[in-house]
Amino acid sequence: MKLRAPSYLMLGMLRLGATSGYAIKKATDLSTRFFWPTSLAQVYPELAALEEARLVSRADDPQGARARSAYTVTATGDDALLAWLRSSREAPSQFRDECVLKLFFADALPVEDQIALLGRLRDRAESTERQMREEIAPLAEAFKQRGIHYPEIVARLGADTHAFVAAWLARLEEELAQSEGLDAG
Amino acid sequence: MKLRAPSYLMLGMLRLGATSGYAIKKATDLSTRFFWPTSLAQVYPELAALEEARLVSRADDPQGARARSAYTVTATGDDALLAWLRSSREAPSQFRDECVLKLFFADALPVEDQIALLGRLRDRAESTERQMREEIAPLAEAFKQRGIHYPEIVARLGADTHAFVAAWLARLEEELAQSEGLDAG
DNA sequence: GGAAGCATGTAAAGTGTTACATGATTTT
DNA sequence: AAAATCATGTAACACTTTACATGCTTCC
Repeated sequence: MKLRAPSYLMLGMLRLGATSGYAIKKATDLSTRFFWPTSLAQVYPELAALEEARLVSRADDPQGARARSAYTVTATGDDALLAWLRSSREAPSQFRDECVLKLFFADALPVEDQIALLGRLRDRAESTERQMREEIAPLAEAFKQRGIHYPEIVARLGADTHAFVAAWLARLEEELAQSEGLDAG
Repeated sequence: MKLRAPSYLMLGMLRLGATSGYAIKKATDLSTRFFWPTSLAQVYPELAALEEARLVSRADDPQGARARSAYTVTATGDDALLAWLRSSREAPSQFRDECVLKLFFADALPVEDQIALLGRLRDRAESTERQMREEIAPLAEAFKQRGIHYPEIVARLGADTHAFVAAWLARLEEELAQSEGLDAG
């Protein structure tokens, strides 16, 4: 079995305490979704493959009449996760943002529309910042007790970065508004 | 024809002066690749579709015995581009970074490996910053003459943001190194 | 009793990249 | 003369998401 980043996402989430596929998906939606989203259609087949490769083991864990599978990371799985964390070969980081693409071509717009576009970009940055701060707060508290610090650190890095971007855009908006004011006056 | 972001990338690049599919690809590699990369296998079919939809028109533009197609944006195409730039419906921004995912799970590593990982992340941020500043410099000069400012603005936003991230990570590295020093001493 | 959430999975569709294929021209 | 670049396109592959399908449980 060829392990890729999504495989390690499963292993890592199991290690942090999620036990079922459903729980892993919920956990990623609250934490990694900003830099590594996933879907249930990925989680279940991935867990099945990891089980066949003996990197995780599955146990029945029914909740009343509702079936549930509880997965745990095997010693082999743990080694694989650690080796991945230490290795320096990563898939190239990828970023795609339609809003930024619009900004790239924004010279085609009149200044008022340029300002509106910048405002949308800033709103989005601010909203992402808020989400990152809000969503991590309850998690961070629970993790701290167990000596887990990095989810909170990553969330803070993301939030601080988006705050920086929002401020940068706000400065540019002001400059534009001023130059427009000069044109009008 | 259903227009998506890659369609507007073609229209926008044609508008900025690229005429052939090959030239569009080269232009994106120098500018939009950080927030909207593309490949020749996308460019050529997209241009063909845009031509069939009459948003661009094609003309033979041979270079000696080497065939070349020169595309120009039609009035309809220009309207479509402007409408897209003004509209506020964007595909959700997506970001995927294996390095950040590792950082999220970094509690599983000993402190020295945590520091190494942070160092790799910072190196990458610094290198991206450098690339953005270097690659935009010659473009910005040429664009400025024609009243085109946003490619340079977007590049500066990207470079400044990566510089911010690098500094953030450097601070964290220092803190970690200090706390490790205390443990040892 | 209905909506939302828990829980698992598959199939189809969408989106993108790499590799393949070809050939002219320019640079070293 | 070989390598790099210009130029166009297709086919195969990889990866991911959305939609479909099913059924239990809890909350309102």
